[in-house]
This record gives sequence, C-alpha cells and structure tokens, in this order.
Amino acid sequence: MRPLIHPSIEHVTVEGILHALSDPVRVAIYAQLAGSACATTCSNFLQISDRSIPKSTLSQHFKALREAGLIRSERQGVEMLNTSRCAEIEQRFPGLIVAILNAHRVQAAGKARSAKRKPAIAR
Amino acid sequence: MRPLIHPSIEHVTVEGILHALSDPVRVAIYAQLAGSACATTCSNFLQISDRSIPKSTLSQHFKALREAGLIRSERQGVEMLNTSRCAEIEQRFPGLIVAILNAHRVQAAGKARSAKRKPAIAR
DNA sequence: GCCGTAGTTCGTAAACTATGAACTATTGAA
DNA sequence: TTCAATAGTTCATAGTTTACGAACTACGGC
Repeated sequence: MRPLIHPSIEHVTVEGILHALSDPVRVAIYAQLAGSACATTCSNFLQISDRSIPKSTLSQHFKALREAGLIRSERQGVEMLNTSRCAEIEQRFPGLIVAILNAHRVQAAGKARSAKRKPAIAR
Repeated sequence: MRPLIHPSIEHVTVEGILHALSDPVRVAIYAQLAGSACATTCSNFLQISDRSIPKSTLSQHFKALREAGLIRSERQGVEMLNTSRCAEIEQRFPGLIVAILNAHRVQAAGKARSAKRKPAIAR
C-alpha cells in the first residue's frame, strides 16, 4: 500500500478544491468532516445523503479530497482517521471554504423545503 | 442551431458552479467577465492566460459556464455578447462568487511572484 | 444571390470516473 | 504463530466526459 499523499498548503490550488467539491458525495463528506471537531473514519460515510456508496468508490472520493488538500488522513490501527484542513486553507484562501459550505447549506435547505411541499414525488 | 439554455436561478446548483469554475480556462474567462461592466464576445478569449484556445473548445467552455448559470449569452448580430450573472448568484449563494474570485486572485498573485523569483524556468 | 465573420455541432481519440473483485494492513483471538 | 475479521486500497474495465479539427449554421454586408 503506497503512502498517502498530502500536498503542502502552498501546492493546494483553487481549481483542485473546486473540482473536489463539485461532486455531491464529496461535498457532503467534506461538510460533515469540517463541521465535526473529531476525526472520522471512512466507513462512517458508506451511507450518505440517503444513498449507499460502494467502498471502493468511497476510497476514491477520500483520495480526491486528500489530494486536493482538503483533508488529512491518518491510519489509526485498522481504520483511517480523517480531519479537514479548514484552518490551513482558510489562511491561504480566506473565506473560500466558508462560502462553499454555506452555499451547500442554502441549497440543502432549499431542497428539503421543496421536498416537503410535494412529498409524493420521491427522488 | 438550437436555442441557448439559461437555467433559472433556482435551478442553479453549487456543484454546477464549482465544476464550471474548476477549470483554469473557465475561471479565467469568468473572472474577466465578472470584472467587466460591459458584455464581451467569445472571440475575445481566443487568447487567455498566455495560451490560445481553439474556438470549438472555447464554445464548449462558454456552454459550460452558461449551463451552470454563471453567465448569460445573447446573440447580437453576428456575435455573442456574454455577461456574468453575479448579482443573481450573489442573491442565491451569498459570498460564493466573491470568495472564489478572490481565491483565484490570491493564487494568480502567488504564481506571478514565484515566476518573478525564478524567471529562467518558463512554464 | 455570394462572401466573410462569429459561433455551434459532430465525430472521435484521450482522459476521467464508478464499481466489483482481488489484494494489503492491522488487530484480536485460538 | 496462525487464522479470521475488519477497514481500506488497488486493479481491471465499462461507461462517461472532454478536447479539438472538420464541417456546419446564422447573420450582415455587398
């Protein structure tokens, strides 16, 4: 198993961050990680946003987040502990992460509202 | 030629915006459009960020920006006038665009600085 | 009508993504 | 120690997306 790659903060790019967070599963994962103080394992996300993700796919998503510089992953025994690198990114790109997570919240709230209005059409 | 698609603001998604702006050519185009008060034609961008873009590719990039809801394009005679939809997006996702454009500026400034430090290694 | 300019669409090769199957690493028994 | 269980990773491959040249369409003069 090859060692995990964590770009140093100066190699983190806006394009990389935006691309990583342009996937619904990945923003959902990242939002949860960023909102939680303590580290979280990958398998915590086998179920997310009402759908289940195969673990190979999940592993790729974590790799994408890691290599974009958004999270840090550390092996702890048999599992992997993931934490967001918010603070570092905030320093390099002030306000970026907050704005994205906020927009994500706005959108989720909007969806929840419209789902409530017409609950018959499940999607 | 099929009509241009402009999603209504409530159909604009964060994922869509992030994906559209996760491409270096597209952010560059968008940054310029957003920074300018007046509408701009596509062919203005055949040269951007020191590289030339084939026009079919450029057309796809504009399509991507348009369908993500980031710009509005209108035919004016033989050419296409493009304007950014900043105001609408700002209303739906407050602070998002500003933060992204700002991060983009920070990164560009960083690159310019390091290029100046070692001007021999042209990339 | 025909020509030139500005963009779009099509076809296809290359790059990227999702996922099942097979694998690796670590821990905790037996 | 060996074995099994658990948590992730890697590989192969099918499917999707992207880039770009060639061919096309739309509009405005002449």
